[in-house]
Amino acid sequence: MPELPEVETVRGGLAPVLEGQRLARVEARRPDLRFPLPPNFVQLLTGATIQRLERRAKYLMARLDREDTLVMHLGMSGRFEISHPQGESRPGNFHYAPDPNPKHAHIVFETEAGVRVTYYDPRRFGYMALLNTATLHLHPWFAGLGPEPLGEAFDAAHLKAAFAGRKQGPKTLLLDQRIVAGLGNIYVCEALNRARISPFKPAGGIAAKRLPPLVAAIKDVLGEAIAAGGSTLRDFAQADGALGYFQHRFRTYDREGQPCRNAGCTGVIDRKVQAGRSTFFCPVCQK
DNA sequence: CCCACGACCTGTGGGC
DNA sequence: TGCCCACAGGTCGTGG
Repeated sequence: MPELPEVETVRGGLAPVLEGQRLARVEARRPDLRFPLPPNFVQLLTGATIQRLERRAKYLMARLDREDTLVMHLGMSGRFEISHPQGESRPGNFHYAPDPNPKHAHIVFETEAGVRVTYYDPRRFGYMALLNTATLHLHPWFAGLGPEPLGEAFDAAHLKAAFAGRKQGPKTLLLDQRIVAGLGNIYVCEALNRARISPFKPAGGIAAKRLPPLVAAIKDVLGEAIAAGGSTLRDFAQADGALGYFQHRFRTYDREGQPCRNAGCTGVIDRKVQAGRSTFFCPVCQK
């Protein structure tokens, strides 16, 4: 999925065509994604105006001019495509995502301005719900979330407390959305490599002085990825269809057998399965 | 709390 | 060319 930078890129791509717009037509082409869609999903959304599009962790949230908020999670393979009434108008000047398979076009939103936003999700790990805005923060999806990694609340002191006494590696803990909300497999690997910290070292044993650089590495890599427009792999594209470029700057992810890109390091990127996920790391400089 | 594993679902890429 | 297997950005649950 889309990790935080990709979701943020999608938010930025959809906001101009959805914010302040009234939904003239909504279509659910199947009754469920990962979970069943709420009953009356289509009826409740039709005629609603999206006031603002926001992001929390990896969730996209469309605040409506009514009591509910449309909450969307893109799972592993969720993707939006915007089609403009005037025909082709994808901005950008480089590559485009391949045409999505219409078989996986599950949800269609059409604004009164005639812009169509289609949600595609081949694997259907994504989900949507309508949740009461006033109590959104109490919902299980949100109540336990840790701080935003780009926010001020995410700092070395927070990590120190979260890591204290833990034997799991920082890789596993940084993927835990209760500790910090929005990181995924790619950016955790990237941040640990930048900070030259082993993914496997028991987190409780990481020296306190190494935490500020780790926090900085996380913020840096996320910031750079957002600036580059995300890191499209095979299923993700910016909301307008243009591909993100950050993938070209990966230092570890999917680079097994290739040289470590850290300054002065002659190591070779290795891959190990950790907690069921691939961890890419440099065994030489990450200690 | 930790870990290992499987589940959800479909597609893709590599090896043979 | 085709077949089979491993693996994919995320969560969620179980059992030891």
